[in-house]
Amino acid sequence: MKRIRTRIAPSPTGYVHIGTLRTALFNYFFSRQHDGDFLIRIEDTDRERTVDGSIENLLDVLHQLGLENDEGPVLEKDGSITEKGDYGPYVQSERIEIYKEYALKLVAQGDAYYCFDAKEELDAMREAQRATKQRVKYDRRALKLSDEEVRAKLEAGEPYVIRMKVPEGETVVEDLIRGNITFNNEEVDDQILLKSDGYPTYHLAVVVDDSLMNITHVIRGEEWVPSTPKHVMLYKMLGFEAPVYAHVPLLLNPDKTKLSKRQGDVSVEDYLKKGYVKEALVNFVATLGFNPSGDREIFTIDELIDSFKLEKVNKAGAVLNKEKLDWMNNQYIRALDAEDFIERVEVFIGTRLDSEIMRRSLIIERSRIDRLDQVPELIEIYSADIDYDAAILVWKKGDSADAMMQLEGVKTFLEGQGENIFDSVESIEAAVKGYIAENNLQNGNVLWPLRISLSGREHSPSPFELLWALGKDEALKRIERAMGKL
RNA sequence: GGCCCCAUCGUCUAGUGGUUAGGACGCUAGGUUUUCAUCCUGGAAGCGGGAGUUCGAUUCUCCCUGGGGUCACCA
Repeated sequence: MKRIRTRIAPSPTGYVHIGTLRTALFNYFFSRQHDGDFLIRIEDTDRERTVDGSIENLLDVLHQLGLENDEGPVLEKDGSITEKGDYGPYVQSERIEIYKEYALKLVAQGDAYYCFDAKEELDAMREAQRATKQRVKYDRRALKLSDEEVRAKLEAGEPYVIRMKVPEGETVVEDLIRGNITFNNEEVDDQILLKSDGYPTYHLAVVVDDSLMNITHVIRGEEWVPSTPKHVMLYKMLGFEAPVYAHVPLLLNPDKTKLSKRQGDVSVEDYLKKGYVKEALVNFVATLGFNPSGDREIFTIDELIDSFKLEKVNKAGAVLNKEKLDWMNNQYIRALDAEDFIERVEVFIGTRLDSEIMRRSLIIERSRIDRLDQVPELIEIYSADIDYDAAILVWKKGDSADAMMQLEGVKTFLEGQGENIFDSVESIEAAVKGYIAENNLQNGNVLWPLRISLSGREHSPSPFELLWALGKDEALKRIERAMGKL
């Protein structure tokens, strides 16, 4: 049995697209499940579009999400990039000699040919084809050149490209998700394999690399389906065995078009920056187009690895449901271990949290946030002297005098209590409720002004939670301040 | 436009030749509650259309419609 090897090959565009993440996840799940290898290859054959720092960023993001590759580039602690694996280099720009060798081999076999056409000529050709409603594809004008002419042009140093010579017939793409897709070769263009700058196009590079790197399964986005017959042909021409294909559906904008920037966040970094936790992001993105079971929503990454099945991946594209992501993130945030949660929040607050009040406030506010970046605003009331209108201290069923009286009563009561009732929300609640009951008071009359005095807000956590977070001293201070306002 | 792909609530999805078509987000009506959040209980909301196969189609086939992808010396 062949060792399963999958790869992702993102081009260095500066950020990690959320769709790239999903493809990465599927590749990762599949390889892990089969105890195979998951590799990363850098496709930087387009020198104009390569953005500096992209590789570092990609590796950093994947690392943050817990996805480690078995082979390919590695981001070292000092920020430099090294490589691991026996099939390197894993950066295509360092492999151009290899591609050239294969391109030349194809020419020698008669499966590819030289072209010396100027860009303008090609544009004119296509325009003419469009105007006459013909198929837009290379018309093979270069094939009219004699061997001597070609040799002469090469010797004269004329710039050239090498195109594959698509044979007649039809090509079948076998896809694990979609089944067999048949293409008439007449529809397939004589794709440029080697560009005039000496770099290969994606099509040549991907076939050569996947072959040389023993990739067994190519799991990639659906946008690649139309060019897959080219790849299948190249494998055949080169005498390589083609991998198994699985084209996953696209991630969509709310208007159903291919997910793009300008219609919201598309980069994983953006989501991370907003405080979506990695587990939620992985869970959410992975279950877009794939579902281990119908009536569960929350899955750990290990469960996803175990249950992943390419055959079960949906064929239709999926729109990102932001509200659901928020909900899921909230679920994960609330389930986080308290210390873990605080640690993750510190990044968003920008400081270490050593005060007990802050730590307790975070634990309380947890159920109230969808994203970690909402924390700073929510915890303001615990750290600052919140200004508020004295009028809100008055309970709807009471009046100003009553509010004053209740605060006075609670204050006296709390002063008489030991620190130990502040050990937990429950013990405080029991104590305060006991006080209310013993004195035949109404919850609202006591709790409303108490809560406002502690939070300064009409909407806030319960007074018990606030008391627990603030502690006896701060709580009494705030109650006194409220009484002063009345 | 050519080629290719796709089609279950608004969205993500489960599902079957016979189901009251299930779940989740969101929405909504209540309940719990001092407020908010949580939590609990309900509700509205879906098989795009037309033929065919069949005793019976959401499910299988075909057509239509709709949506999407792709047609570069970009990936």
